[in-house]
Amino acid sequence: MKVTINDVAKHAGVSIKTVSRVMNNEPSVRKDTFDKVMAAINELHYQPNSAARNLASTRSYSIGYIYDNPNAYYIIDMQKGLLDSCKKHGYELLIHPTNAKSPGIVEEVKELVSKSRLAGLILTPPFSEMPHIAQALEEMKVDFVRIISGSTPSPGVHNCVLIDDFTAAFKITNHLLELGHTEIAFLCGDEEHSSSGERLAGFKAALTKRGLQVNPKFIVPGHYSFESGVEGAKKLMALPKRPSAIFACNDEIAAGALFSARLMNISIPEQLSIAGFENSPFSRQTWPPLTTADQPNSIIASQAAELLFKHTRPNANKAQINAQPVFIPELLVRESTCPASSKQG
Amino acid sequence: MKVTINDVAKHAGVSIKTVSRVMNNEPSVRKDTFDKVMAAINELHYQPNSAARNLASTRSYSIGYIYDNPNAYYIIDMQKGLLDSCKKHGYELLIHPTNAKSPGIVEEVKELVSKSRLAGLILTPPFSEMPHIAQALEEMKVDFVRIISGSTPSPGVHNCVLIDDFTAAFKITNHLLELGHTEIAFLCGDEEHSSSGERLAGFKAALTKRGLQVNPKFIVPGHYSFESGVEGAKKLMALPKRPSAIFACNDEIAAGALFSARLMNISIPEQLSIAGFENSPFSRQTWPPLTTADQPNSIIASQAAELLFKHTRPNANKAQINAQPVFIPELLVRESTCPASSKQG
DNA sequence: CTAAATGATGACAGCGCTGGTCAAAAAATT
DNA sequence: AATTTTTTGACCAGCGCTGTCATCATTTAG
Repeated sequence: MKVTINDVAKHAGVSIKTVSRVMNNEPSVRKDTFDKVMAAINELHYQPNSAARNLASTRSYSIGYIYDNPNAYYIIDMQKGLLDSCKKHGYELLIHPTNAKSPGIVEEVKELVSKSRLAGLILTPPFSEMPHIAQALEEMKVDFVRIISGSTPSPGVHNCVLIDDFTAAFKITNHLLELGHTEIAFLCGDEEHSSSGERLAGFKAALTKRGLQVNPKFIVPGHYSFESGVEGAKKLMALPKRPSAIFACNDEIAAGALFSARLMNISIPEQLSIAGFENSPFSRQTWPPLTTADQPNSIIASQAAELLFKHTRPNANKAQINAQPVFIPELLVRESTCPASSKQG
Repeated sequence: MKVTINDVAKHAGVSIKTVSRVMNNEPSVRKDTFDKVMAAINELHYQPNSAARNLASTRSYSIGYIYDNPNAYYIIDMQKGLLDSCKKHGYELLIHPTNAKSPGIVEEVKELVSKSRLAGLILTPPFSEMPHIAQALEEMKVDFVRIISGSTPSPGVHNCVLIDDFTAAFKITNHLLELGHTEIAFLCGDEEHSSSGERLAGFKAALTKRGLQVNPKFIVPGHYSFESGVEGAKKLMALPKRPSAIFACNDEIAAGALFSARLMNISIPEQLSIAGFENSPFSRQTWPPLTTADQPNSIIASQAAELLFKHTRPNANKAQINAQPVFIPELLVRESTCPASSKQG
């Protein structure tokens, strides 16, 4: 049942130390010794005791995922992707949902890292965008990979996976423009999330490229919440000149806008087109289903973990580490958007 | 930064072993010694090193949560509750999302338990209702707590937390009856989930108690999915005699029914009342918001973990273990249900 | 009021592995 | 063949905690 490193050593006819060297990917192990040990490991189905490793070793074999995101589907997808990579590399995943705005958050993260002796961390917004968190982690010499909004890899920063919200938002806006809409409003997400800024920038860029003015009244600040969408749409529809389309910063806001429109007896999409962002499962389940942008969260997550493991693994090839994968969410056209008509506006 | 058992021992003026005894809830520790140690623990914010515990002890300090549930909000809530209890007791939580219908599922679970040396497992539907899983775990002598649907604690089975779906469904049905509805349909969830059966039974019981007949045509089999709700409502509305209210087995189904009604130009709740179950976040965000039943998943989860720890902990008071907490989801009235009118049906 | 029984506490070894040091053995180089 | 370089092993300490057993304190019985 329980095979120890000792058994493997005997079976392979080498010392415990050599097995340990193999397990830890240390250099200066001859090829045939390596193979011999590997054979013994496989034959005996040896699984290193992670408790012992963690205890004895300075480094650890678990990574943490810290998050504070109201979108459960996003989190579940992320966890899935992270677990896939962890399993592949023999790491453990520790999840740590918490409140990003809590005053002691830096301490909390530090404590998590030191107590659980994490080999590394995965951060998603809002944590990936909190400089004091990154700073604290750097001080602790813990590796971490951030998943952040951005389009161009920056040369200095290497531990990132980028989501190109700008381009995706550009595409969505273009979709609305192609449908003939010219009076398009934008419902912002939380200011402190850079995704909101990126999406807004993409929106503006698309308008500008068509030679259209950006109407400041059509840009409504808000939060990544249903309620914010309700409020935002209400404000927009109270304007003397209404927009014919709304681009909401995410699906929740879009759903809120939809809800709000319903309250005001505005029919969607005939009188008002609404587009969301994120492709949450419920974006298919609103009425009408939302036009949105899809991002493959599981894949993004597992890429982020792979990147992290390249750091944490001893004797890693540091040359590879500077890769900064970029993902561009894809346009997903559903029934909440339709061509602009003269009746609109 | 890292507080060890040694620090606590010194601080409390006792031996390491005594601190260990306190940590492990061992008997034969005098009250005042116990308090002294606890004070030191709290003062120093001591958190036991789980790797060391795992290594030194025959038993382990991590529990697993195996799940396969499409409802991300449910999972997140469960995780939250489990983590709370784990933190409190110094346990680690290993999450393991997987496919319950995979043919090798029993082997997969077994491997997880042995490889990760789990002290115990938490199971939610559908896993909590799979006899071969329970059997395999019993054979492995691993403790586990199941969260299942049921109203009355059964004397033999002790490792359960019960959700009284029957009573909750009874209440919801009563709500509809009190609104004057007599033609009420029921959209079932997956047959293999006992929650569906329990809810149906509660529904029937409420009707029967009012002296009403249960119309078999108004009981539509289905699944816990949006799509199923769409289909179910379509079938019901095609009947020569339509129901005036629908009780859907969960919010997703209810949302599907809502969607379907929208397609058929049936206005909710004026022409048709719809009630859901579960109080998913999106049940507030449909139009109109859904009347539903709320169950405190985080609390349920942490209770389940507490129950598990009572097993896994050495020197547990076996008398307490037979407790089978029962939770009754509460009725939450929103706008998707209204009094029956003569126009309905 | 002392002896025995019971209860509370501590000393110590060791869980399985890693990290370090150093020396011996093997291979590669001159 | 002698030297250098590389690979391997022997050994030890120790990660932070628990299990065992011996010891000390306290209660109960005689």
